[in-house]
Amino acid sequence: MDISHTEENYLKAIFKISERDGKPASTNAISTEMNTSAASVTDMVKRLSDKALIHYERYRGVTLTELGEETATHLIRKHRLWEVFLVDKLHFSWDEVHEIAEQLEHIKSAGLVERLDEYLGFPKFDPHGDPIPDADGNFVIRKQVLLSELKREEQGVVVGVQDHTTAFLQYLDRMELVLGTPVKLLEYFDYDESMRVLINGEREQVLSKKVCQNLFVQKQ
Amino acid sequence: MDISHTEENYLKAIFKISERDGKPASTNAISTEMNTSAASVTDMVKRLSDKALIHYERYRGVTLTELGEETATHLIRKHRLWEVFLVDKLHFSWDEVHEIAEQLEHIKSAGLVERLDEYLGFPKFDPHGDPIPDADGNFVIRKQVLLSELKREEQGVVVGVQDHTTAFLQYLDRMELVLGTPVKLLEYFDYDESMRVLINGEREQVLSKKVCQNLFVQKQ
DNA sequence: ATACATTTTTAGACTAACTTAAAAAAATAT
DNA sequence: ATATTTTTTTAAGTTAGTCTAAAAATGTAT
Ligand SMILES: [Mn+2]
Ligand SMILES: [Mn+2]
Ligand SMILES: [Mn+2]
Ligand SMILES: [Mn+2]
Repeated sequence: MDISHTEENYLKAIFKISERDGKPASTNAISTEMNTSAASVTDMVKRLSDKALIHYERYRGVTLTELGEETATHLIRKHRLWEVFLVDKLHFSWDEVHEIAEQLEHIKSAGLVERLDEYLGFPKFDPHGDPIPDADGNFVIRKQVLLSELKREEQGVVVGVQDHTTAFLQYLDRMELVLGTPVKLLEYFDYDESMRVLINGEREQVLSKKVCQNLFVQKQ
Repeated sequence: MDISHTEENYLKAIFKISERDGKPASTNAISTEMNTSAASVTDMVKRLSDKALIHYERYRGVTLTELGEETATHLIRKHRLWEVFLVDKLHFSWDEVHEIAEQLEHIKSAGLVERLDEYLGFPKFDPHGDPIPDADGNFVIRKQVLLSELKREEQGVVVGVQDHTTAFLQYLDRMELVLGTPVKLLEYFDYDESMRVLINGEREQVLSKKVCQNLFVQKQ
């Protein structure tokens, strides 16, 4: 009993939603995430339940079973390792790799992921700063906060993004706010919740509320 | 109008059959190659024809249009480049890569193939000695003959295989008849059409008719 | 407690890709 | 030239995944 491309994408969506919301994934949440109708979700959810990949009770939302969670985690592992490959080896930029990895994550092969992992030097984070689960599905948890949560004069280093859109990633490239860049909060403006920050110890810049709420930093 | 995974595999099959047989691919030939029923082929062939990928006339077999041939060639390019990646970079052996490349060839991305090609150093042949078409679909044609076509005392170097099965590839590994190995025909036995050859200038070995008819060499 | 709004499910229908069985066309043999 | 065999197509049906529209269940507000 193997799992289709489509089923795999649903599992990942359910994993993502449950993690974000801390509760069972609703039909509507899944349909939004997957860009399908609610009716399609109900349909798929029955099939995933038959395959023991999720727990499903009518009108009550769904949660992943252990098998479902393993599958989802393994997919995330593959997705993020392929992203590292595309950026580190093929020199794609971080805003170009998601769509390709979305396809590559579905490649089925016994040894491929492990060999890829070794080839890449067992990276712990992907190009967007997201942790790469190990072969057993364990994530490294990093102590990180949103840039918007920094206090005046606090320092941090950019370690990840919450928003993965091309628009945001390209904006960050433009601002030279790539992963690893040190930032220090100089001033907070109550008016529009924007912040004046010192980037890389050398350049001052005002960043909007939206930007600050989508950038993860590790306090120094 | 984009082409599905399945349609792509049919195009490759049609390309392969036409090349091998030098005539339009019959419904039965395609169904054998694709492991589907003849009825499924008729069905698919209509769709491919609607998409202007093949020329199809009932009961007359099919040939690729220019668009169809371009698509097939591009797929072969991707398949073989991925095989090189798997062997050269991830250290898979040549009998393990076909199935994985069969999936990887369907990844859709604007720049991926070209970057992969560059990353691999623009290889001209895949791990089985098959030529890799360039971005315009042009193959390098190599002057090669079957080992069985060598005359007594003639020398050659192993450059490819006709049979791509795991069984044959592993047999060749066992015999140390990998690509690049020099072979010299010492003796031909009429009785069973087997041959005694000198491998790598140092070891004599009798090879069966079947082996000799599936191994390509370049005369020296 | 009832009415209204929202969410979810069901019903019915579509497409791509597949199947088997029967019919039709083409190829081969007598 | 006719009969037989082989190949191909058509017909009818299945499954995965999708949709819209309607019905049912759940949640919220007065
Ligand atoms: Mn995906
Ligand atoms: Mn990522
Ligand atoms: Mn394929
Ligand atoms: Mn090959």
